[in-house]
Amino acid sequence: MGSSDETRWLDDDEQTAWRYYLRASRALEDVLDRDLMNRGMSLAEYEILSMLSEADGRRMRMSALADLVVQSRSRVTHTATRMQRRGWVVRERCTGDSRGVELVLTDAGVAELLAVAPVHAQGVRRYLVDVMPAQQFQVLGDAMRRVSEACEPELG
Amino acid sequence: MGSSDETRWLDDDEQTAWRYYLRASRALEDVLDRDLMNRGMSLAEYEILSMLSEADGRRMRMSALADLVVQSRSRVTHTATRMQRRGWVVRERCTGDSRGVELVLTDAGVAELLAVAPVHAQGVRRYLVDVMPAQQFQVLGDAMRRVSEACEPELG
DNA sequence: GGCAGATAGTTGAAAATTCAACTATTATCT
DNA sequence: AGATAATAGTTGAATTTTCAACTATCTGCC
Repeated sequence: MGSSDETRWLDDDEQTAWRYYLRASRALEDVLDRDLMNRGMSLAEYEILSMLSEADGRRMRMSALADLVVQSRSRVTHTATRMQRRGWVVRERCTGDSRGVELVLTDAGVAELLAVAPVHAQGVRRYLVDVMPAQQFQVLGDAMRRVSEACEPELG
Repeated sequence: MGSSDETRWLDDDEQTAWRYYLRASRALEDVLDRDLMNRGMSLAEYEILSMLSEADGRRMRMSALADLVVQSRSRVTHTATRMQRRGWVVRERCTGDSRGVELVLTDAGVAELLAVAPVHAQGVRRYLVDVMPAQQFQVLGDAMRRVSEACEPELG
């Protein structure tokens, strides 16, 4: 029987694919962030505003938001404070659970989001979607769904 | 002719896949980093040590290293300083080009890398490689190669 | 040779992120 | 009801990352 501390290493093909993944994911985040930063918004901020804009009443609880964008509570708190200073969001105490806080997207926040959205969409196309056949991108999406599901239990 | 400022938005399938990608890439980095952090090393540090360990003479120029791991020069400088304090690497002036600095992996650095490598390999398997059919992972690798190539020119 | 511009890397301050400790509120259990 | 534990969010300090400015060396050109 195999010893329990035996490590299953990656074979050459796997290693190559993994290296490409690591390199590309870093590079992609870099360029998307850079493009947004040129317009005065970070990718992390964009994601938060984007989620808020699609939520009911343009509002979401801090913790739900944190889970959705896979950021720590603390990080969302700090980022929200910065965005609030810029007038993109406001905080409101939750009705019903007064421990909670809802982050609400303001009209100014919507305007800001709309202003930078085309830049972002173009970047996602240019560096990701359009560099491969549509069908391959769907496979990638499916693969990443599996990954996020595998990671999920570890994050709670 | 179409107006030049017309944005090509993502369709629903593309949007879904993109959201999965974003979510999974964040989650994956989080769990891999967390697993390594439990052993006293960050993922960024691991990558640098790992690249050094495969390089000729276990040494590499700062800038080559920065390009390889897709991190800013400044970031690599700071990280290298921290790792040097821990005795994992040392700096040596380049022979031939005395502007340059080579980062050299020490024996202690190798030992540290070997100590955490199994944890890392297992994580990569558990959260990425083994959650999908081998063939799908190869497609993902190929897709990411395209992405990194698309981003490359933007990074220089 | 010597000057202009590019390249390599560092530095320290500013900004962002993490971490542990903290307050406040709600849920659970008896 | 009252005690205890769990959840939500914030806070400020420590750590990490970014950013702009800086030194030093090399390259190309006259």
